[in-house]
Amino acid sequence: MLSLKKYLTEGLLQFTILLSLIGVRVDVDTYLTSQLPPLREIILGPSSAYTQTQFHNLRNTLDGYGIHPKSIDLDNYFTARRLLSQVRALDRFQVPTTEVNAWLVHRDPEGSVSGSQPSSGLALESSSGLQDVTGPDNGVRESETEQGFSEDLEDLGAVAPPVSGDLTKEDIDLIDILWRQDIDLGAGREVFDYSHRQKEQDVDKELRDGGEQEDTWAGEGAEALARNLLVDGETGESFPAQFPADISSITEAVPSESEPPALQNNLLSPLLTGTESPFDLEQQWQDLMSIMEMQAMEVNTSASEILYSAPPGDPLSTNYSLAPNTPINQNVSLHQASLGGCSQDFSLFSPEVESLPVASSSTLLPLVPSNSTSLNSTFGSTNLAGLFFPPQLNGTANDTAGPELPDPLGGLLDEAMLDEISLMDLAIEEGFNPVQASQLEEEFDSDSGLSLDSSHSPSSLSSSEGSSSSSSSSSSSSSASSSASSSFSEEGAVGYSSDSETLDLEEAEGAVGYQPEYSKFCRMSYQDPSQLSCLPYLEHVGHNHTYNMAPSALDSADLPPPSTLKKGSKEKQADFLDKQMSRDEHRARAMKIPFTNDKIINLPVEEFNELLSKYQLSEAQLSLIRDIRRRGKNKMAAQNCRKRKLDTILNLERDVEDLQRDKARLLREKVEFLRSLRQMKQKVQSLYQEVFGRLRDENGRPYSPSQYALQYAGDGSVLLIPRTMADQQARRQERKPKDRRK
DNA sequence: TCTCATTGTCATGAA
DNA sequence: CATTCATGACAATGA
Repeated sequence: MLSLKKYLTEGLLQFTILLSLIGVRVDVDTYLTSQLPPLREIILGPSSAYTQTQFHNLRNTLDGYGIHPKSIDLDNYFTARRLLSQVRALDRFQVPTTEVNAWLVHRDPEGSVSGSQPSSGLALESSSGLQDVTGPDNGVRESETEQGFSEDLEDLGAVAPPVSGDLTKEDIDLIDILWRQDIDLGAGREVFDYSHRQKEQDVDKELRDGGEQEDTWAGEGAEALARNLLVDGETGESFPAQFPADISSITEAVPSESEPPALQNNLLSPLLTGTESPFDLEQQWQDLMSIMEMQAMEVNTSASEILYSAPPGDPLSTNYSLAPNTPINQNVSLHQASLGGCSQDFSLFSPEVESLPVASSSTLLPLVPSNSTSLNSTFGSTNLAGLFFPPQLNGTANDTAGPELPDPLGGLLDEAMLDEISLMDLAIEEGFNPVQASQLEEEFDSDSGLSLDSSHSPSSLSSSEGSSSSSSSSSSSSSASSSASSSFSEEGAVGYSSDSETLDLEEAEGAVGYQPEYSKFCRMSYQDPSQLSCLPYLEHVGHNHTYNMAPSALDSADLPPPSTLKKGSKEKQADFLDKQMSRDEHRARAMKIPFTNDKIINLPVEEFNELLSKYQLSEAQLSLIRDIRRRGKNKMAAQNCRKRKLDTILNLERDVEDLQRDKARLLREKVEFLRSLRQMKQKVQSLYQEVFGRLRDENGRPYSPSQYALQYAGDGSVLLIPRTMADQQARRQERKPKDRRK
């Protein structure tokens, strides 16, 4: 019983998950079907964009839960926006997830609550306010990232926001993770934030609609503290650190404002040539480059000045640790950049939000110092920097790349990505644990868990039973079940094979129909003890179903034959049988029906009519017989129906598990691709640097990376061109793909 | 006594 | 049209 119950609930939950996963499944298929595509996605991001879109859609629906009629329009609106942004950001590299998350959180309050109330923005200006805002965000994000990662990975990537705590949300979070990865590969921070914001906005709206918003908002302030705590050790640090580093590197590379994009382009182009050629990803790379450019541009617009002032490639540790000493600008750079991006994103989102950016932007500067402090206090800046930025990497980024060769890819992706990826891996591996057992068992058990065929279930059951029996030593039950299953597979006559002459037979038959299910439960539950428990229960069940059996018990005198003989005629048995007799049997006996209910029910129509013709039966008797037949058939039908239902649920559960497995596997593969991609990027960058560094002008002087860049031409040649030109070209290229996609 | 799960039964629609 | 089956809904029963 308990096992059953548990199983059902479990199954339902997973079923829910499955539903949520349905959207994902498509992605999985794409992944599975096309081998190259994944990599392509990674680099290009177009497919990832699709997935993202789907994810978003899914998320929308999911977030919507019971979508409010009110939110529908907004949803569509946001979806459109989102799609646009996604298209834009197809190939951008991921922004530090932490940052993004923080923004998301931050955004919500602004968009929803403060959106109408600029005052909140003012509050942010105060140091405390800033902590509340950013701190909570970071905290949430970090908590999500860490816990979320671990959990996600455990659950196959669910980074469920604690707020709702729904399975669907977890799923969504998983999707987010995937998405993030996509973003890492090709999507820009903006996109990421944007999407998250949208999500959050949606969620927030829902919450608001539900009336929870107040709680959440109010709670956020309180939660912020807790979140801050979480933030300290969090990986979140790394992300912000990376971002500033990246920016700084860009600034170094490009003293002039417009430079950074050009550099990126240049960098990317070589990448394309070197790495892409094998994959024919040149176009993709260009897209990515263009996106990068866009990103850089945006950053520049928001906080370009500050960024430039910032020291090149400073890890967060330096920035934040030095924050008090160093000019605010440096500290600010990160936050401002992020904030700027947020503001922009907001503008994209909705008119309501658009008003916010202004306030936020104004508030941003004041916030910065507070942020730095908060960050310092909250984060072990140095530690984080060390963790996330291996000294070697830092050195390379700063020294080799220096100002000239900011490696957008390497900078953002490599470090943060690696860390994140490693986390992902760990999480994934750990994530398997919960499902692992079941999955493994399933893998051994049956490869084709996806088939919904009901007929399949009996066989699988029998097999499963066999396995279970071995473990639980329920040989008798297993044997009975196997026989039962075989008969059951034949459907119609499952429990009522023939005339039902003996109790034993009856019991066996009774068990037949049900045992499979229970055995299945046992198997599904993956608990050996449950299997043991199953046996007694099965027996019980079997007894219940004996109603079909014809004669017995008290009235056995009337219908004596087999039952009495077999039983040995004991009072107990009589009582027992009497109890076992179904109402129809009692009625039949009362009406002196000359044949067994089994026959009445199971005989083919022809034989049944024949049988009726043999006896002179009254109208009442005939009516009763017909009722008995009808009820009996309906009873079996009901049993079959329920069994089918159960099988469906079980199969769905299996499907969910399979999908989860696939998902986890795909995540791992993705991580692998990311790793390889990162390595390729590094190689390309190093090559680029080497080549560029060896170039000399007519005077024998090296070219300034800020003024010149290597451009990869379509014909495979590499050109040294002024940055301005490179920048323009990059923009052009960037637009093309966008237009195309649009 | 109440709740829950299981099972049987009925009504209904489809084949 | 009769029969059978499937299934949702309800009732009866037992734990």
